[in-house]
Amino acid sequence: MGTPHRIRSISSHKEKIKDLFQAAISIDCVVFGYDNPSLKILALQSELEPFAGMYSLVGDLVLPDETLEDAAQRILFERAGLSNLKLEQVKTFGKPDRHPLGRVISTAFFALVNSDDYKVDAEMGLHPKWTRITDINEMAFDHKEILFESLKIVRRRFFSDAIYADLLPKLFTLSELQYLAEAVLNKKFDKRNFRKKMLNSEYIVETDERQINVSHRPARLYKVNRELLENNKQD
Amino acid sequence: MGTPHRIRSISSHKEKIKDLFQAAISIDCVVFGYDNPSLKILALQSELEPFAGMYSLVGDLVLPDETLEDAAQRILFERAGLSNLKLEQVKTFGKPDRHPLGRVISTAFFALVNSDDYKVDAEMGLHPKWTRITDINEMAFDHKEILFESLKIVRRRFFSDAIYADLLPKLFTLSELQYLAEAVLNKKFDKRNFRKKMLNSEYIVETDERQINVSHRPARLYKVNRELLENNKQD
DNA sequence: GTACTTAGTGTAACTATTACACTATATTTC
DNA sequence: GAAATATAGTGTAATAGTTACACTAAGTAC
Repeated sequence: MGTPHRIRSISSHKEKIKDLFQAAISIDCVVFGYDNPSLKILALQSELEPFAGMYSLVGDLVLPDETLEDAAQRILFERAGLSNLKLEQVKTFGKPDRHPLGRVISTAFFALVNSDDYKVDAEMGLHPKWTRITDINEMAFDHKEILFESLKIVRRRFFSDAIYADLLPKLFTLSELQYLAEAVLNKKFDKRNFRKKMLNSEYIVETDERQINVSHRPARLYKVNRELLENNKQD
Repeated sequence: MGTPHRIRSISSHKEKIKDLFQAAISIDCVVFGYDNPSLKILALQSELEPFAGMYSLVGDLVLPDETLEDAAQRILFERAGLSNLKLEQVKTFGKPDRHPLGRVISTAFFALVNSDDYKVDAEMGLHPKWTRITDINEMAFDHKEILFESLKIVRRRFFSDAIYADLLPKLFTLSELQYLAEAVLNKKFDKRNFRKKMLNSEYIVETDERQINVSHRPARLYKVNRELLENNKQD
């Protein structure tokens, strides 16, 4: 309503099409890990000017015949030695000037890992390193924006989609879960209410095991009902 | 874990870069409208083989210097005469073979409009037409998948983000709101409980006006507190 | 004024959330 | 082996939100 019309004719449209096939697609992955008591992400050291030396997400260009998710899996493996992560798309960042090499739009994914299980080889190409989110001041490209968009999603879904399941070891105590929740959501919880809520959750299953080698009363260990969690992932 | 290594060296990487700048980016917009008692979307008739004649979303290729959102606004105007819609990104669809012209990845957006305010010119190029979602059996490309991903988001946020605000006229009755909710969420609500919930919502504001020209007891009209809604849109 | 049509209302049971402080059980130290 | 220490583990009352359920109110049409 109000803006002038501009309707491209079909014929000129077809001539112009080849000029439009000049873009590149990249992937950037935000890999979250929890290393008590801090939430971390896997950050590389950018080598591309003008961002050389700055933290960057794990990313690269998509090859012509790859799906976006396949590309993300390949890139995570090549750049950080990680394989088979569960990835979820965040959104696509497409400002025309966001990349120095030309028109590169980037689709972001996030993954959640238990940093005990996913060790990383710091000597690989761009020196992947688990980095506390609170220690990150600036990042290459628009990666800081991508990081915070991802974090928003993780926060929104923390309890409802049991995001904690992928950040914790297979067996964990309720206190560990509470510390994780506090780190991710940046907020304190009341111990009794937190436990009540978690014990009412169908995703949290009590085991008979307890902590060992701790110099205090050992806590009971719990696990996640992953089967139920998978089944509930419709919608 | 288990996938074979394939690490590109930096030098061969640079040679290959130009081959990677061969993709096109497209936009597809899912424009939802409510036309009592049905939820509709704005559908075009595809003209591209092998999808000619099928319903398609409002989409086109992104120009080299446009942001994704600017492209979406331009395309909505060119193809359906709509301007200044509020758009939200859904996600990006990137299967390598999803488009017959080559590697075209598509970023989807959705918009919500009151179809009274947004009339559409059915004689424009691809014959845009408000179409009941329940009447759509197949769509061009992967547009049906895009539609249902968008619908999922609309459903998840219907109450929490007051999605209904943009689908209803400025003044509406609680019954109209209930019919809309039932159409979008495909579920019946109890009249008393629905009203209780809505009247407790800080987004719904009672006015002094009532329906006119109805052949029954006229209902009170309500409006949305849009200012509050905008302010609450952080996180 | 009677029939019709949609608007509008209340209560009780249940569930989830919040605020709040003490006891229990292990190890370590002396 | 008693005391110190560290973290685990627990209950109750108030409040807020959700569900199930059926009748009266107020207009128009004839």
